[in-house]
Amino acid sequence: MDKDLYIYNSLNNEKEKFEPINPNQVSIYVCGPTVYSSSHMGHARSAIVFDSIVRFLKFIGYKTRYVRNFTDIDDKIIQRANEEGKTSEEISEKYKEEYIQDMKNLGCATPDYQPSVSENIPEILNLINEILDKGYGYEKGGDVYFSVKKFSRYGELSNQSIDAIIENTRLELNPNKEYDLDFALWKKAKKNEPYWESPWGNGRPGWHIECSAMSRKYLGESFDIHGGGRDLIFPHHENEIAQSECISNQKFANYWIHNGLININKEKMSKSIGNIINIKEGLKAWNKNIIRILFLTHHYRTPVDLSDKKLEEIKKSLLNLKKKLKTNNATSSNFKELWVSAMLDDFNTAKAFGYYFKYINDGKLSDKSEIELKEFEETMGVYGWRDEILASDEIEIVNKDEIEKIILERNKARENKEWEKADLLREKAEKMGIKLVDNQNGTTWEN
RNA sequence: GGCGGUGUAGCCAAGUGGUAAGGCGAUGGUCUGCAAAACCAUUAUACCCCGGUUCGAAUCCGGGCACCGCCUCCA
Repeated sequence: MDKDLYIYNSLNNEKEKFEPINPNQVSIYVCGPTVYSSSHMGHARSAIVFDSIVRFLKFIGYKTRYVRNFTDIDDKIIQRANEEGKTSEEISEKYKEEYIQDMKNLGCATPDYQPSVSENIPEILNLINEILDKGYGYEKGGDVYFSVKKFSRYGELSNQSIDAIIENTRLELNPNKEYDLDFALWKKAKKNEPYWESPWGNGRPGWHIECSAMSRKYLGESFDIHGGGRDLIFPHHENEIAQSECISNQKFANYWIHNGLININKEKMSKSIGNIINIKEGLKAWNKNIIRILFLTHHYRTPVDLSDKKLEEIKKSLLNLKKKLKTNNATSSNFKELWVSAMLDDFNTAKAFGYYFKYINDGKLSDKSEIELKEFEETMGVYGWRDEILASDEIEIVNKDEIEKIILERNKARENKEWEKADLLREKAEKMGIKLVDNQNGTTWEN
């Protein structure tokens, strides 16, 4: 690596030079889904963003240790299980598998570790015990809470004072809490809820503690990059920091990367609006590379508006590129240098893709510029788009004989300058989903 | 109200001090019976508004305006 990587760090809202704890290795933890329903395009974006980041880190020579968790114990899972008359485990397993399949279908590389909360209960209990030992938490009525006031840096990530938070937060009324901002490390099991045994009675982990426990297990008490959607900044990531740093007295994560969220037709994607698009639905309508490229042609921190119009535009631009790649003869350029420098500047995939389009359009890249194309496409995870881009909507096989007949008939009409008849025949073919194209070598067709 | 973000051509979107990447669309031309495709060319004297700093600002500072997100579960 002869150049430096800069990353916008949400901790201080500044772009910083990236210096990993170990010179040649990067440890990265990304918050994965709570598996209580099918994953949606927001999950897709996050996964694609961090997939390209990890790919690039590898590309510039780092070894990476990439962890993405499953939150498979949670109130919403329990609720869903009750609604469907199933066990929580059945629900979480189902959606975990779905998620793994969705990620594969999106072309995202599998993280090195994908731990689940349910598989890390001992680690979580240990951590809660340590927090209690150090005096940062308390048990009350079978629940265990984190004492926010004891952690002086609380609010560092979201850049708010405790007073400001308390003033502005819609607080859950809970008589067990000593202070309204305190949050649960362990929740006592209610009747018919799944539970694990603990020193404080039967219960389950609170939301937040799992990420502290699992990141510590797989990456240590201090690691390089922590990622997730920007909606997780408060309270989730704030609470993770408190839980972890009160024990370790070290910086939990050195760099925080938060990806922007998704809008659907300029409206926030949300349950209440009812405009959630699942990954499966998205992939049914659009080739994975079109989806990836839509996300990667936006900077990872800005919101992305998802619409058929946008995806259609990306598709068209790719089809144009594809044609140009075939006819160009270029073999070398400074393309690599440019896109690498774009990526070194806070993973600017949008800029990198700008060069990609420009260079192909200018005839400086072709199918023959294999190394440069391959390196770029593999880093973006879009390798193979040239072959796949049309696969998503190929029309059923048409009757070739019929078409040949139409072409012959039409060409005869054209020879006789019977233009009206010729146009009618072209329209007829169009109705069959076939486009007739006259070129120097005669008439060809495509669907 | 607190915190954060955004405002760049018809639409989308890069650009964090040196004179506006890229995509889609549009327009003109070549080609064509006409189209389509392809190819060539054109497409923001200008970056929400007003001030300021600077030789120089979309970029920095101050003040507005507008929109959005988080603050409740969320990627």
